[in-house]
Amino acid sequence: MPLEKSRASSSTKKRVRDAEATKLRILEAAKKEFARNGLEGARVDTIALDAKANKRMLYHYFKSKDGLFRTVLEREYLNIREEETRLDLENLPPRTALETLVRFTWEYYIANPEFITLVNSENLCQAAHIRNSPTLKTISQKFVRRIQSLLDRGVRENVFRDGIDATQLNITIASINYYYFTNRFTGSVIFERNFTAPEALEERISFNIETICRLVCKN
Amino acid sequence: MPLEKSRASSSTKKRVRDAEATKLRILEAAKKEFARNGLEGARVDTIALDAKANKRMLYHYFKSKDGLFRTVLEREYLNIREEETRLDLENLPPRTALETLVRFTWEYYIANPEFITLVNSENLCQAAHIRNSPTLKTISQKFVRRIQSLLDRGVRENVFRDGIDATQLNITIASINYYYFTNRFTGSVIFERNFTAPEALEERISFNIETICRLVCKN
DNA sequence: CGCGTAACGCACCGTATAGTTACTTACACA
DNA sequence: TGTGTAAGTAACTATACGGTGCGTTACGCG
Repeated sequence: MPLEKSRASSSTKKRVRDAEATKLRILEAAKKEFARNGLEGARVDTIALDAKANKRMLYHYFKSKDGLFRTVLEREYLNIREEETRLDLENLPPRTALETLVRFTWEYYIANPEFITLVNSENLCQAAHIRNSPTLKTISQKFVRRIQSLLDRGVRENVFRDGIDATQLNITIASINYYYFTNRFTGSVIFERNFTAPEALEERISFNIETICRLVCKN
Repeated sequence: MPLEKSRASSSTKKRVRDAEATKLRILEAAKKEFARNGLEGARVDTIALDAKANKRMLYHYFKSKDGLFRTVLEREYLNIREEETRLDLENLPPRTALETLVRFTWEYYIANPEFITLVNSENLCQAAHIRNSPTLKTISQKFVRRIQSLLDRGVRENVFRDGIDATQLNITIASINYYYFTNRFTGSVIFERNFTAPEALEERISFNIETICRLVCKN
């Protein structure tokens, strides 16, 4: 694993062999393919081709199609939580912090459309891949506690209503943002509007922020 | 199509041939299989077997796997809208009507878990099956107008805030209910609670009703 | 410099899958 | 009661799929 670190980024001569880079190319290609076609719809041949890797390598590094999916999904969860962690919620006024959180979630889904589809696939198979991932549980706990302390601070400062459950709030914030994107295709047909038009996006994020503020804030 | 109406339900002698009944068995089996495994994951052989029909019949009636999926999905959309129509929103006080609507959506998803998964599949393929279904557009328009007039009435009676968009409200109501169910598996892992336990369900529907009332109602 | 190991590639396998061909059988209507 | 037509069946096909056996090549280390 720690091999060839020295040449990896310093040499000008093109690397013919680079395990780490190959793994990453496979993971990126897999993310795209799984997100586009779902777990069952994704084709390992397509992933290998798109990654400019051999299918044999895919099985060498990730054991199976499901192993590959698990790795992709775990990385995506780690990524969103990591970016969330970087939000400076603690040093903002409670209401601003809340709005920041809602807007972050929204913008994350826009910037990472694959995330939603991957999570949908995982739920279709009843979370079989992440069920036993203690890592995920740990980082999620941390996140809920963080929101709880934001809620507490807001109550102390007399701007938030008392008694709001942090988990329920988290779920609600995710809901109103996630649903809009995951169902944008049927939504566009049913409501006869382009869900991804800039004005539509603007209108929706405003509505979502209002929904959450009215739920949490006093008056 | 109108053949054998007379014998279909009156004769005591068991029917060996019954096109309508076979179609229905296929549709029911398909709903189950598509909901459980997604569009790509579903197997036509499994559907035929479960429907106690021959695979050839499936292709005879529905042309293709996609044709079958389209039919299943359209029926599901018609069904939820039809049940919604039966809600007596017009004769209830605005706030009660709103709560009734939220609770209906929630309970519909509980009673019809397939609906959510089917819609997810349709969005994975970018609404390819329903894109050109005028029927769906028509019934959805009708529904939005109904909610708009509920909002208008609430404003007139001075219990609802002014200026709320009926479509945004519809999306939000669907969101907070839909998301909870579609992501119940990853949710149960991440938040370490059983999303489908009776107490959890009770807590969530209360929270959802509060979310919507705070969004729409004055004070 | 040579050698062992890890990266990589080709060609293949068994199976499962959507869809079809060619046929038989029940029954509504004349 | 005879018959045309639609309901129903079984066996089949071509292919695409996830996965593997086995050989080759690069390269870090001693």
